[in-house]
This record gives sequence, C-alpha cells and structure tokens, in this order.
Amino acid sequence: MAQEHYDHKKVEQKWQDIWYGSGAFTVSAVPGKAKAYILDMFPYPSGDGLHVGHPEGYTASDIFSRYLRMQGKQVLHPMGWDAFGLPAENYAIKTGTHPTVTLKKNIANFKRQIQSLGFSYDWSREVNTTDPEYYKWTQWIFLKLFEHGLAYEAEAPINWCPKDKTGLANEEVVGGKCDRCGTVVEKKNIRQWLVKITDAKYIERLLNDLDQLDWPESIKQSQRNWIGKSEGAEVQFVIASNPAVNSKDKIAPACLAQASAAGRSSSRNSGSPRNDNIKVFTTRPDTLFGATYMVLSPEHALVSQITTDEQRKAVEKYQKHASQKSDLERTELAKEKTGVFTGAYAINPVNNEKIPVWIADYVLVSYGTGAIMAVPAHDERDHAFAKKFKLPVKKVIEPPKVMPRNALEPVASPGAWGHLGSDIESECWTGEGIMVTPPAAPPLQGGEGEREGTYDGPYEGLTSQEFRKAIVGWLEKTGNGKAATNYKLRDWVFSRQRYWGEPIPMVHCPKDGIVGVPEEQLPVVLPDVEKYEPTGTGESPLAGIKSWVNTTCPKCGGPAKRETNTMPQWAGSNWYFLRYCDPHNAKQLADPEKLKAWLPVDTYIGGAEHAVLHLLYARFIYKFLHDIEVVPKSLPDEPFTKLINQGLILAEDGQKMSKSRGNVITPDLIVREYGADSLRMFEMFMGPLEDAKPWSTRGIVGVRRFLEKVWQLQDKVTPGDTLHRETHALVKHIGEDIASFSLNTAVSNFMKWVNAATTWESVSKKEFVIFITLLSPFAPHLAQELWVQLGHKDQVHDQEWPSFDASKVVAENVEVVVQINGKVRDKFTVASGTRAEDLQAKALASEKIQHWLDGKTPKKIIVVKGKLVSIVV
RNA sequence: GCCGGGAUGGCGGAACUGGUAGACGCACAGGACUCAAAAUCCUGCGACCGCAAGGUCAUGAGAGUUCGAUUCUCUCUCCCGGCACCA
Repeated sequence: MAQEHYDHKKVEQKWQDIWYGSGAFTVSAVPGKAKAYILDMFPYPSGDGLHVGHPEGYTASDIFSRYLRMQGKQVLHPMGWDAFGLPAENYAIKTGTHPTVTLKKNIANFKRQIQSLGFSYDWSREVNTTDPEYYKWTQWIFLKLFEHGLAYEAEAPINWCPKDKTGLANEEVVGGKCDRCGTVVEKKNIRQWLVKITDAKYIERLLNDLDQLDWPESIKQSQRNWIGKSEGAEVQFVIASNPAVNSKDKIAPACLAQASAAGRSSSRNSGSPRNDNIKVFTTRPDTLFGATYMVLSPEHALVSQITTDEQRKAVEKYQKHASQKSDLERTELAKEKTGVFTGAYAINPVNNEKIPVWIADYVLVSYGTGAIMAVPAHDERDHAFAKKFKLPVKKVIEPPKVMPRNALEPVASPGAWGHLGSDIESECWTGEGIMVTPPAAPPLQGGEGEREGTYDGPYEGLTSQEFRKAIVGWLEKTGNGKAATNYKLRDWVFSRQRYWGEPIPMVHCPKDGIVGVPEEQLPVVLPDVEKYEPTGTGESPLAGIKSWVNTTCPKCGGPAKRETNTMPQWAGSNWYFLRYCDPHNAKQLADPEKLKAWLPVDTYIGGAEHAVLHLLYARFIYKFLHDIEVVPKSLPDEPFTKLINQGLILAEDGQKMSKSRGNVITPDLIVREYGADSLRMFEMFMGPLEDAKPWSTRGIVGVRRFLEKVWQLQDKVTPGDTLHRETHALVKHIGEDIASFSLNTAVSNFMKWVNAATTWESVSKKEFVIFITLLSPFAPHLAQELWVQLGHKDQVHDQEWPSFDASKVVAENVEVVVQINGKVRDKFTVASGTRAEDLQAKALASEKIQHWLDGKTPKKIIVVKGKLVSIVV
C-alpha cells in the first residue's frame, strides 16, 4: 500500500464531521469515576475571528484533556462565549445592527474556526453570557449580593470615560486612561452600584488564599499588589486651632477641649457628629516624633471646618483647582508638589507638639483616612513637600551602620554611622534604623500637667521596629490611636451607563426605596431600543424606554422605575465555569450535586491579561456563592486549583499582532495550507507554553514534514509486537511531558522517535499503534486516520494510554567521560551496569589519560556511575 | 522607586536532583536525484587556532562555593510584566 502524500484537507474534514456530528466528546458525570475539569478562558467573539494566539492555550488544554481521558478520567472540557461588552455595542451604534445579530454571526465564525482545529470540547454544554437563560442567573447572583449587603448604591466619584461615555472600574483604568479606547479618564460623580469586594469577610481571604494556589507567581503577586495591604496605625491628632482662634496663640492642653468645642459649634457642619480631631493612617508610627506638619487631602471633610479666615480664600482656590485635575494629572504628570496652609494646627499626641495643617493633592482622599502626618526626615514625598514650603525636617531614626568594605574590620566607634542620612537636610532615610533623640520640642505653655500624657516610655537606642511596637501599644493604651490595616483595593464599581449588558434587576420605588426584582420574575430581559448611543448624562439608553422603565414595585404594587444601568462585562464571566457543570438547568444556577461532581476547576488556561480583573472577581463571587452554599460547602473555597498563562504569540517581526500593524496571522490560512494538526503541533513546538514567542510561518514546515514522515512510516509497518527501546522511552517521555505541560519537548521527542524509526528495518505494528496512540492528543486527525488504516473501526481517542516497561527504557550501553581537573579528556562506551571500580580502572588505563596525567599521581578520583570519572591532580 | 520573571548559536529553543552545553526544529552551505525547478535524501553548521589529529574560549558581566556551575550564593547590566504621590 504505497502511500500518497498526506492529504490534510480531506482527512481533517472527514473526522471533524464524524466527531461533531456524533457528539463524540460529550460527558455526563458518572458517580465514582475520577474527574478532571480542564477549562479555557472563554473568548469574546469579536468580528475579526480567531488569531493564532487563541489556539495556543486551546491546544494545550485539548492535549491535556485527551490525555486524561485516555488515562481513564471523565473530563469536563467546555467552551462558550463571553458576549456582552463594548465592541458589539459600538458596532451597533455605528451601523444600527442589533448586537445579537452581529454576535450570532461572530459566534458561528468562532465556532467554525475552533472546530476546524479538532478540539475535543463538549459542545452540548456551550454557554453564552447574553442568553437570557444564562443572564437570569447573573442577575440572580446580583440579587443575592444585594440581600447580603454586598451590593449597594452610592453617589460616588467614579472613573468616567468621556469617549465611551461610561463609568469604569479602577481595574479598567490603565495609567489614567480608559483601558478600551485610551482616552484620559475623568472623575465624575454619578449614582452607582458598587459591590463590596473589600468586605472584611472577603478581603483577607482573597489575599491569604492565594498562597495555596498552584498559580504563576507573577499573577499571585499582581493580585497581592492590587489588594495592597499595609499594616500600621491610626493616630488621632487634636486640632489646636480653629477659625475663631488666632493661630499664633499657644494653647495649653487644658484649654484645648474648649477651644475645639467652640470651633466645632461655629463650624458650618454643626449638625454633623463631633469631629474635632484628625485621624491619620501611617505605616511608620515609629516616626511619630518626627512629624513636623500634617496634610489633608483637598477633599477631606474637615478642611472647611478648620481653615482660618485668612487662609480660606487660598484654600478654596486650591480645592477647586485640585477637583478639576484628572487622576493622571494628579499623579504621573505632577512631579512638583503643591499645597496650601489651612491656618490650623494640630497636636501630636506623643509629645504635645503643635504642628501646622496643610492641604495638598499628593494626599488622596480615597486611601486611609485621607489625611497624613508628614515626616519629612523619613518619607520622600513629605521631604519634597517640606523642602518646597520650607517646613522643618526632624530626624528621629539614625540609619544602620554601613558595613565596612572589609567585613573583618570592626566599626571603630558607635559614632561611626554610615554617611546616609547624616545630612538630613538634603537626604531622607526611609529605612529602619536606631531611634535617636529629636530636637527638643517647643514646650507647650500653660497650666499644670504640662506635657501630661506624652509618651515617656523607652525610646532612644531602640530599633525602629522595636519602637514601632512600643508606640502602638502606648497609642492603644492612651486612646490616641490603634493598630490599623489599610488596603488599596476599592469596592467594585458594578454599573455601566450602556446598553449591551445585563440589566441590574432592581426597582426604585418612591415608598420603599430600592427593591430587588423577585426571583420568579427573572430574567429582567434587555429590551430592544431604537438608539444604542449612550446618553452621556450618566444614564443608559434604557432610560429612554418609558414602557420598560415604568413598572410596579414588587413590594407595594405602586408605580416604580426600573434601574437603567447595566452590569460590567465581568459579571457574566465571573461564574460561567459553574454553569458549564449544569448548563441547561432552568430551576437553579446549577445543581449542587453536579457542582460537586466537577468542581473545582483542576486546570485553567488563559492569558495573563486577566490577572487582576476576571481572576479576582471570579474568586470573590465564588467565595460568596460558597459562603451562601450555592456552591456546596464540601468544595474548596477557591475555584481554580491550577492556573496556566499561555504566553503571547508575537508577530514574525517580534511585535504584538494587531490589525493596525497588519501583521496578524489567521489560523484559517495556516489550517488550509498546512492543516490543523500542523498548526496544533507547531504552536506547542515553538517553546514553553508560558513564554512569549514570535510566530514563524517558515518554521511550521518542520512539523508538516514530520507529519508527512509519520504518514510514510506506514510502509514500514510489519506484523508483530516487538518494541524498540526508543518506543518504551517515548511512552515514558510523552507521559511526563504532558503531565508537566512541557509540550514543546514532547514534540521534539516525537520527532526523535520518527527519525530513529526511519532508520530501522521495520516498525512493528504494535509499536506503531503505540506511537499513533501517543500522538493522538497532539495530531488527532492524522492519528485517527492512521488508526483506521491499521484496521481499527473505533476511535483512537477512546483507547487506553499506553504503558511502558521501565527496565526496557535504559540503553544497554552508555558513554562515560573522563575528566582531568574538570576538563573532558577522554570518552569510552561501557555496558550501562558497569561498576564504579571498573570505570575508574578503565579510565586510568586509557592512553590519552596517561598522556594527560604525565606521570602525576591523582589526588582524588570521583566516579559517577554511568556518567563520568573525574580525576584531580 | 517597589514587586515578580527573564538573558544559552544566525533564529525558536533543549539540558533529569550540580556531571559530555547547544537535543529537536528553522535558516544557511555543500552534495545526490532532475533537462530544469519543486519535493525528497545525504553531509556540514557556536567562536577562534590548525591540512589534520587536536587544542583554546564560550550559556548577559564580574566574583564566590565545588573535582566539576547554564544549574547554587553574592554584586552589577539589560529586557519583559505588574504596581506606583497608597502615607
């Protein structure tokens, strides 16, 4: 049966028709059978279709899924569509085409492309986030969050993209610009829905549980950064002055309470609760004695209350100016510090020192308490500010000694500190060190009990770490402060003023306030609109549909209005992996028994761009659903046990593939020219899965040649069941490579075997069958075709994974090298079991070695069995 | 600035727990087949010296540990990713 060239087009089409026509990869949980859940991040079905980057992760997960099935596991390996979001909506605005129409087309195209690669997805479980039967449960989750106090409405300054005319989550703002369109983001005060991801019940778990996950360190680190935990103390500074008091007056502590009280009653916030002190958050309470001024953020609630009349004009001007700056201007562009004195003073509780209170936009209202104590000697930002406004700098920590160059030379005297920080006027030491006495504080004048209540515990000579503990203890004991923790993570802005998203299932009733839509009325279906344009007023296009907006209150039956904001794209994607377990359930999000059968996701493969967005939200929502026992308690508290990020496939020029650069490679083209199996194998062969690597259309011919050689190998197959050593070794290596996702070396190992096999007299049918079986996860079409050519009627992907004889893997002979002083001087081949003594004897008997030894006696001889003899002279 | 990850031929990359650096593939060069081309096959392919045998150097740079270092330790340079006026 002399073989023609391998016709990939014919063969691939034939098997795909059979597989997808018969539902070859559908699974249903069989009790008692070991399971694996292998998940790909589902794509957004864009109009451009797949590019070669998509199949990289999909191929890896497909190989792994097929391998596990052949190992006897039942494998859940689903695919679906994350179809809400801006591109389809923007296209609708441009063309008037309803997003569902566009998406239907896009999804059909994506599915065709994905199926053209022969992936073993269970298509009976396909989900689509824009299907009302799906988003019914996205809305249901929102109602549950609301019921548990984790979703709330607030008038909040949010990131607003003026081009997309929508609010954005912090995570969607990159470098002060809109993640989607690059427009500089503005601050806008709009009524918003927020989800309380910072809730005490979750934030520490989101942080700590990362430790147990088998995820790339970089992703875990990104999430830790984003959560941004810092530990320190909250300290209260009493306001020493108010608009009614001349700021130059020195006020005795005894008078303070009265003075503040007077200030408060005369303030405009007379109705608000008592508030006559400034709370600050600091990670360095050990520097409290070095505080020489304070800074409030311009938006801080106390500013108008404490500002003196002389300063009021300047302060208000500064506030107005600051409010007009975008975040970008406030941070990256603003290198120079700005600020204004309020005229007020505050008392440092540790030493009763009176220090001025400023406002400056380098202090953010959204972090900590929106106010800081400034320690210019030990904080670079405070230092820059103090320099500019000529505020005093007070050193309280001496940097540690700088190690002498020669470690043996002792530091001569205690005074021999390193030069760092010795000139505190120009330098600033932010590290740890030894506490030193600060310059004497200007004593507060006044009655008896002077300096009463100031810190008088151990101080000088302590390390800053020791003192930090001591001072926090003192703050707590005296009620001047307490240990505190702060996080950078903000609550999750969960509303978008756009059309193409899940309607938030809430009703605004004049009598009852905010009322959730009852569960039995879900889904709240997204109505058709005439115009998709955002209104730009902060309301979504849905607000224009009176017949939809006007509804009745589920509580009192009176007239009420629907919430017109929609959910962000992350809403549908943060729980889709649960739905795959039970995708057609009309009664519940998913049957708990089915969740138990499949969860957790054992291996999750996708791009690193979702490091903090999708992956943090999904963890949070999963933990919530786990807490309220929608996800059974017996399951772990984390949804994705192992995470793998496939690296970016760059264009041939080493740059990112993009339409605008015109360097995009589409899988369609490659599949047509070289076949799906070639594309699959080549993408695995290019390099480690996690690494970024440039595409090479030239390079793909290597794997195409390999497949052709495999095809031609049929001619060599003879009946019989003898296995070459290489075949045993191949079974071992391929199994190890797949298990460790080292798929590039797996392809190399296949190639090596074929190179060897072409030199053999013949290939036994048994070993060719083994080879085809091993190859089938990588090149399923070719493998299946060869499988039937060999006389089988069934499917190679249903076969058992081959086993091997470990004793047959080792080569009979090994090459041993002889080194003299670490340099290879001779080599010889011996039987692999040769004893160490014999190796040594053989090495010393070598003429070459004797020549190199040149009569010298070896000082030492090291023998590694089967490897080398190392001689030291 | 802080955190994380990297750096190996012309290119993509390989190297088990410290043991022959460059597997496998691409590109390239020479040869075979052919009227010719494609395809295919064979040979070579880190650098330097040498006709060769062989030798010397070589895994971003510099040190250290070791009989032996791409692998372990320290210092530095550069590249990629994340965070960043977060107190």
